[in-house]
Amino acid sequence: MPRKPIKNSKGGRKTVHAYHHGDLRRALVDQGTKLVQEQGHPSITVREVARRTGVTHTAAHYHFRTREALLAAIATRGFEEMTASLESAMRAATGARSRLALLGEAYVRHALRRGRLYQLMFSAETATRDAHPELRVASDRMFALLVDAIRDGQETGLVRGGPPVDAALVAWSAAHGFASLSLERRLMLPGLQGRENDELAAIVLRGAFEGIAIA
Amino acid sequence: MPRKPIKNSKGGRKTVHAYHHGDLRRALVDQGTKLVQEQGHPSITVREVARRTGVTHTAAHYHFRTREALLAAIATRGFEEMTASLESAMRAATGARSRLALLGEAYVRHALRRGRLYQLMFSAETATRDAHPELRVASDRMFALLVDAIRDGQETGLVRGGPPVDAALVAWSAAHGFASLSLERRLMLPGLQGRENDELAAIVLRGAFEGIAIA
DNA sequence: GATCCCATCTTTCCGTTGTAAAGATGGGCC
DNA sequence: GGCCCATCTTTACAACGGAAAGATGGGATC
Repeated sequence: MPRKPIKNSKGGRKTVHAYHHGDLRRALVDQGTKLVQEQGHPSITVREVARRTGVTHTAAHYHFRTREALLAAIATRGFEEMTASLESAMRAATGARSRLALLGEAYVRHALRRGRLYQLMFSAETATRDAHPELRVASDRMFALLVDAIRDGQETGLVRGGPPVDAALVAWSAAHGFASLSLERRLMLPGLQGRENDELAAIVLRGAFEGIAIA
Repeated sequence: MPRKPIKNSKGGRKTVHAYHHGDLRRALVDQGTKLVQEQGHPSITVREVARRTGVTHTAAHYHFRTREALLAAIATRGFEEMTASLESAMRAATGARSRLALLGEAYVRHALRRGRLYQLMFSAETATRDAHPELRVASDRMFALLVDAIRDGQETGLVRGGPPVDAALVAWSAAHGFASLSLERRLMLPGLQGRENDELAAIVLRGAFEGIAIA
């Protein structure tokens, strides 16, 4: 009776019933991601995600024991996609210098484009990610891209010496700080208001680069 | 019957009844601030704040029509206190250079000390602050401190030319980014783990300064 | 000094949420 | 062909944010 036909996105199943369709977990993360991007993670509810997926909310509860676990899964995928996006952007690089520039631009651009998803990825709730190892892995992997690019810059005499993580921390702080401020609508200030995000981002990234570059 | 005696913090009232004690609004913000610092704003509830204040939750609802309005009031006070804290720190300055340094240090130190309150102040929910003018005023006033210090730096030939807001944006992004990353527990990374926050903050602030300083 | 008004607080109520527990279902393995 | 267990549903509960209406009493008015 309850078996509602469901669009069986990824084929491979004979039946088209809601039961055991095997992709519910993925479907929930899909819909959850959409919802986060639409409304922001603080206001999304497990029940609404389940509703849009066409199942009861307790079906979601079966796959994710808590709301936080669902959010963690969404954030994890967000990190994976962002990492892929950054890697893709850097493939156009011709050297260490352009690699750093491309990485910085891509970071901010992706963060702003995925707005609310980026906010979830860096939200404090997700900070309980010690309980979600895969989230930590995905997040660490992204930071590793940064450190690698910095190391490259050091080896070609572009970036100052010292531990690469130190310079990476400076650049990351600036990029993340700018993205956060922009997403939190904190740039509606006299002197900043009305200016293009790209222009402001370029200013911050240039400042960050000169802060870690060889004088 | 219901009139519970209440500790009448700020004197000036004859009666000690819960009714009309005239400080409920302030008391709610007080308790709310405490709660935010203890648990973080995502998990605080209007009802718990009211409970700790010794009134029903609808009494809180009378003073703050929505939960968001209560959070906005808490954030507003947070900005005011932070502004005062920064001003106080800068009073020890001997020149434009030390003023900038003191401001940067004080900013990060205060942000980390007030942790969860700082997160509320910069949360996206609070970004509906167009609906809360006093919050916007308090937040803008704090940013003005930054711009002023930068302008001073420019006039004494310490900071590069151009619009002061541009350099302020670079510094702010770095400081806010570092504080956010630290508070979101994002610095638990190989190469950063175990190092003192003060040390890392100094690295970021130095980088930000050299990114806007005269070459 | 009695009376009335209205800001303030309480009582009651509603729909929604997250989570738990127990029951139904049916695909895949023996 | 029949059983088992992963998967989904039904049912239930306490807590939440918010609305509406009722109670209370301090201060203004006379």
